[in-house]
Amino acid sequence: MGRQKIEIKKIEKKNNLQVTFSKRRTGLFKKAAQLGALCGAEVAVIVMSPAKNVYAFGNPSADSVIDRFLARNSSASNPKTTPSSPPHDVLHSCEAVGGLEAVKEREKTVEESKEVSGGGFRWDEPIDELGLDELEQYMASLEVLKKKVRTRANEIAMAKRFFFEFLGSGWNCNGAKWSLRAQFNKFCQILLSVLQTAISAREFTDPLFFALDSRCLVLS
Amino acid sequence: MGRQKIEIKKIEKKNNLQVTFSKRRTGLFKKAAQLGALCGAEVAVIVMSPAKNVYAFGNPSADSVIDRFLARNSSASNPKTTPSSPPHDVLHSCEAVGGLEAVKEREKTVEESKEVSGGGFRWDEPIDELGLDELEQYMASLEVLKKKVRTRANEIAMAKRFFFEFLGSGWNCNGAKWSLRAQFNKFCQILLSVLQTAISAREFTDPLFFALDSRCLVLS
DNA sequence: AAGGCTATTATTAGCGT
DNA sequence: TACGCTAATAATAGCCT
Repeated sequence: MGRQKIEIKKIEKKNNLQVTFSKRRTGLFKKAAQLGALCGAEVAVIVMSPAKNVYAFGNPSADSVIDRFLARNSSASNPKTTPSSPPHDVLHSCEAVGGLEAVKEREKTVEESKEVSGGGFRWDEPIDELGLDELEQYMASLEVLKKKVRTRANEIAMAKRFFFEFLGSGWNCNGAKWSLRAQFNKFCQILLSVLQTAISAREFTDPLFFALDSRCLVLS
Repeated sequence: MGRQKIEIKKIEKKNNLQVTFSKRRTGLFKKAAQLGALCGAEVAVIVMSPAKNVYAFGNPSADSVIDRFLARNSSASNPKTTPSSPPHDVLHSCEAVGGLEAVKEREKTVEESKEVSGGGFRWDEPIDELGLDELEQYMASLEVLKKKVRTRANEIAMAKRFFFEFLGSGWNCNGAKWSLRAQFNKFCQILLSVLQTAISAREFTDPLFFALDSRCLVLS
């Protein structure tokens, strides 16, 4: 939304990147402030530049919002986390499994798909202009995309099935208090794993969402 | 920036507030995602609605960014900050000047919503201390939660089934170019609807996520 | 780098369904 | 309730200083 439209992908020219980062960061903070003012919401925004400078916005303060977000850490001995510390209990164990490994796997797949597709494909170019080779590449890209989505959908489906099984199993609340507590714990555990899946699903889908939205499939 | 200009102050009409909150929250997250994509920045956004539902966006993940944010500030004495601003030195921090009025207004709204929902239930209180009536309330709350999650899961399941049907239908790419384009369009359309579902699913689950994680179930 | 200036694009307020 | 629409406002890309 400036003198000309730009693609939502990493800006190459260092100078432009710096300017855009500054301007858009300001814009983001402004939007956050407006959301807070209009809706009485508490908002925290943290931005780390590629050079690892940290910028934060908070209403009423970044820390207060983050504190509440991280309330789960309160039981852990020291909330001041070291860079490598894994302080989240149930949650983080999920992330360790579904998070890092999955991300690396994803990056690997992305690298492969890049090789296959020879870089992003512009879907808004007239398809009639493409030669046979390009058409084949085009199809290959689609297949890669299809596979990715199918994989993720399968994960969601599996988590869901597991969760439904639990839902159908009833509560067996025969008044025994320990049973109630145990059931709730189990419920939490399963729910968390489902949510975790949904979240990584979203992290996966967001780039796609953008890509499709801007009519330009970027496979990275 | 709509049909008419609005002042940036708390929206009075509850219905408008809800709609605006939802739309602008989405917009904020989109801006954050764009900043991350364009500039290779790490971004985390946390939003708490007046009713204390929590929504989060993170690139690569809210937690990772927050961890690094806290690590940066680990020199600060007390992580449990008061509403009055905490000192960030190296950090470029930008706090909204909302003041007491805004905070009180927010707390009022929260109180109201608590009343509506019959009061949040603190799950970390020793369950053995509860009387029979309270236990019944406890179970009722669990049932409500269960129902909400089941509803959402059903929606996901339906979207998924629709999507799988399409995936299973094959591509029929007999070389006809128009067919290819049409198929891609269809693919995009369906994919988008699935992603939309996933996204709203996340919006729903995040409050739950937060609630369960912080051991305090807020049913509104 | 940082700030100001538009032509453009992007977001969204109020409705309608 | 939660979407889709669109006139209207808001953000910003590229320039210039």
